Amino acid sequence: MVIAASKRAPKKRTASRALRKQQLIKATIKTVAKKGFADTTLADVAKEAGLSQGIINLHFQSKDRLFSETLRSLSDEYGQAWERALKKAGADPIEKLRAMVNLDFSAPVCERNKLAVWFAFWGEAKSRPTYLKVCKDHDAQYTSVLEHIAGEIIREGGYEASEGDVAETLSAMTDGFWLSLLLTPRSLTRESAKALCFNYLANVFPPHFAAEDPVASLAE
Amino acid sequence: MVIAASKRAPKKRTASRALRKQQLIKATIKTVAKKGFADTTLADVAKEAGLSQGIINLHFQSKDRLFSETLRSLSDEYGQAWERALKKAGADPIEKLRAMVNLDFSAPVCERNKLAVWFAFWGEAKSRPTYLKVCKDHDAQYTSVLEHIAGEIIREGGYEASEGDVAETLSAMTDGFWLSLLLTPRSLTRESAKALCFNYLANVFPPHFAAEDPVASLAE
Amino acid sequence: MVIAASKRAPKKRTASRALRKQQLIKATIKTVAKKGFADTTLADVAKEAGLSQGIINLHFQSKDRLFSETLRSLSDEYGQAWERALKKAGADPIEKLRAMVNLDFSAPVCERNKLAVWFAFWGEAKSRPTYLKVCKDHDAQYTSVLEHIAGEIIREGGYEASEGDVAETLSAMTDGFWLSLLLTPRSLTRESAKALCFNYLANVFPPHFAAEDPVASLAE
Amino acid sequence: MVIAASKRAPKKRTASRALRKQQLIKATIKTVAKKGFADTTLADVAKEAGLSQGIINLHFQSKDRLFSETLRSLSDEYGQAWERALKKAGADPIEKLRAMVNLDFSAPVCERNKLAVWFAFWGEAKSRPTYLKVCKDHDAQYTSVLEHIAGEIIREGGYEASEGDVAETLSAMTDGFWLSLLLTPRSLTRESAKALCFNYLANVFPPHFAAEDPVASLAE
DNA sequence: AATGAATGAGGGTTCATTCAT
DNA sequence: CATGAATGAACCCTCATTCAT
Repeated sequence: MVIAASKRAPKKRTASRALRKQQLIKATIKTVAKKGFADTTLADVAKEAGLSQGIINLHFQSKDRLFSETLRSLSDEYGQAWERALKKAGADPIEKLRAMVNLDFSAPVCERNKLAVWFAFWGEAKSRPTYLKVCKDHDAQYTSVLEHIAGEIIREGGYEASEGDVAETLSAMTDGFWLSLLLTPRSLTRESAKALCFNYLANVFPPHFAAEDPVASLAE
Repeated sequence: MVIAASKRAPKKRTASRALRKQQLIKATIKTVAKKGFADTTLADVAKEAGLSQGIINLHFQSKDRLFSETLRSLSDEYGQAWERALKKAGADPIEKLRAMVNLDFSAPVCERNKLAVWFAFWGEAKSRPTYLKVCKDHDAQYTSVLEHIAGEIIREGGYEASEGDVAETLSAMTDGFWLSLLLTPRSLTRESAKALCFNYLANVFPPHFAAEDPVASLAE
Repeated sequence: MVIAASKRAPKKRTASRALRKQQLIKATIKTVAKKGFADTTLADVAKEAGLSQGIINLHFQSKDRLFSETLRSLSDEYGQAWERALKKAGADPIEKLRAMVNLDFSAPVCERNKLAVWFAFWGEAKSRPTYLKVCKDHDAQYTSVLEHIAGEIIREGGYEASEGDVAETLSAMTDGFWLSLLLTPRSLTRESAKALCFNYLANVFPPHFAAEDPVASLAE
Repeated sequence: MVIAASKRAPKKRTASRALRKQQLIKATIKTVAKKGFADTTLADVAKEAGLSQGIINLHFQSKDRLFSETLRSLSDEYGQAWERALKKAGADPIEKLRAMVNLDFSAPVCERNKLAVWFAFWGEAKSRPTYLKVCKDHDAQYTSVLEHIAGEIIREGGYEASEGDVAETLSAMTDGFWLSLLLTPRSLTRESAKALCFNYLANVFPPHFAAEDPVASLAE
């Protein structure tokens, strides 16, 4: 019994640096979503993480660095998600495109907290070169993947559309729907946003996307 | 006499008050665009306006009020612009829709400073009910106008599309292109964004929007 | 009566900038003397001055600047004092030298608070180029004045001593006595320190300084 | 047996403790000389010593204690040096005085780092009783030694000077020259400072110190 | 109406100290 | 004995807000 008492709460003071950072980034996302970018203090984040005041400067040196790394983490996470999705989709470009849209309106990606943070960063990007660069890089990569897939479909299907146009348009629609999901989540669901994307694609690539495969949709 | 004297020119006073506020709102937009939402101080704004420290609290009582009124001013200005555009477009719904798209990618609306401020507000909206309300109202009004016009086209042309879907989709595309214009202004021009919108509309309402009327484009 | 009440404490919120700065520098000297360099906080200084926290950054931008300007003020004040003393002493180099020594051990110069601050700055000078420069400049000026006077005496009296040596030695003695006055004020008085300086000078310039003129001493 | 094992080599442990402390004191001197008193952090010192963060509190309990022991170490080291010097000088008081001056301007004593630390402590002494005590004790001991030697010379040579005055004056000169060596090392060398001290002594004790013995100077 | 000096609460950051390992 | 992650108090500094002028 006494021994048991001495075993209480080891309170792991040592967590691998990477783990701590991840924990803090998660707390940052939650806090920024809740209080907004401008009103997020380091104390808020630390509290959210259940850790002490000084912890953030210990691991990130500065608030700005915490935010930068949070943005990059968000970008990385998303990039990895689409790589996984594409791998799973196989070789068929139609399936790949479908997978991308499905991913973009899947629950983890459309989580309102994350959308809020994306928009928070976009709102600050113009005046913060560091954020801007990450956003640009992320966007460029995303659009180029989309363009590549669209190109395959166009060549295989003998379409006349421009692959760049399709990628650009679909990408814009996605961002725009995200804004709606953020601001007026009640007037638009992930499912209907997704359906509107497929509608667009059905117009561009007529025989395909005519109707979303309900099975794929459920499997997301 | 004395009373009369003290009553003299109250209108002028009021008018000058309104002008001062407008001047400060303009300075706010410029400053937020330059420094971002989180880094904008009242001192920055006052300096940008060439006025003194305390001026903003004198006219707006608080920083929050300044921002709220700035957002509303942005929203009003845009609302008035589309009313003017619609009036000019006449009764033809096709022309009205064209006018809306033209407006959305006209130079004054796409001014990068203004886009930056819109996104700054969107980024903060989730956590600030005041901003959220204005954004929602604005969006609802915009979408309803679009929906109304789309409805007219659908009924007149006997299309099968849903007016709500068209409005929602076009609105999302516009917001998405604005994001591109903000973040990567070099990879997308207002003109090409507009063309992609018309492409979309040409697909939805086949005989129309096939090619943008270059004259209208120049007249913007 | 009521009127009188309304007249209470005008609490001059506006003091000329220069005056405020001087007031804060005075408070800095007092605080550094009391708490030491390392333990002096801006809050301490502001409190000592009876003003608010932010006042120092308002007038000096940073703590470092406050300290730099305090040092320079100390140096300037001393420089002006010796100019006054020299003017008063007239043309006779003997009288001038006597005046310098008298000044160096006069009450205002030897005020223990000021000595403490001088040594505080000297203690930090090696690692702070800004302080070092001021200290060096001050010292160079002082020594050059001393050297000039010694030169006059030597030439007029046909002495063999080197004017540089005398200046250097007297200057060192002064600094050394100041240290004693700071650390062990009970074991050495200003008067005895002064007497030892005159003893030294009496040895170097035999007929003069044999005995300090008590009148001059009292007149300080 | 078990007890014996736990008792093994207690001396070695103690010795290593003392060595660690010495190592840390050395690092403290170096760091204070480089960064100044106010800007020296325990992390700096630990880093300079090539050891870990917590090491100092382990050995010195607190920062203040580290500094106190550093000061005392400095004082002790110097005290031992002059005892060695006096022993070497033999019985002749002239030689002893010469040895003291030689020591005071010898390379190890005038090492600029050490001077910086002395002045750093003097700068803080007024507001830190602990430091003040050490400084006072040190000074009292030094002056009393000097006084004793001066007394011997005076009695043996039949001089009229006061032994206290000589000790006080020489001591002040030394401190003053140290300040010059610290602040303007280029305008004064150890050698010339020493020469000026001997000049002073030559005036006070005429037949002696007339010219510094170049051999003694080289032998320092 | 306008100014700008002054306030003081609150934020980011530092750092002496603790403690599990 | 030694490490270094973690703590949390305290600091410098910023800035929205007030107010005498």
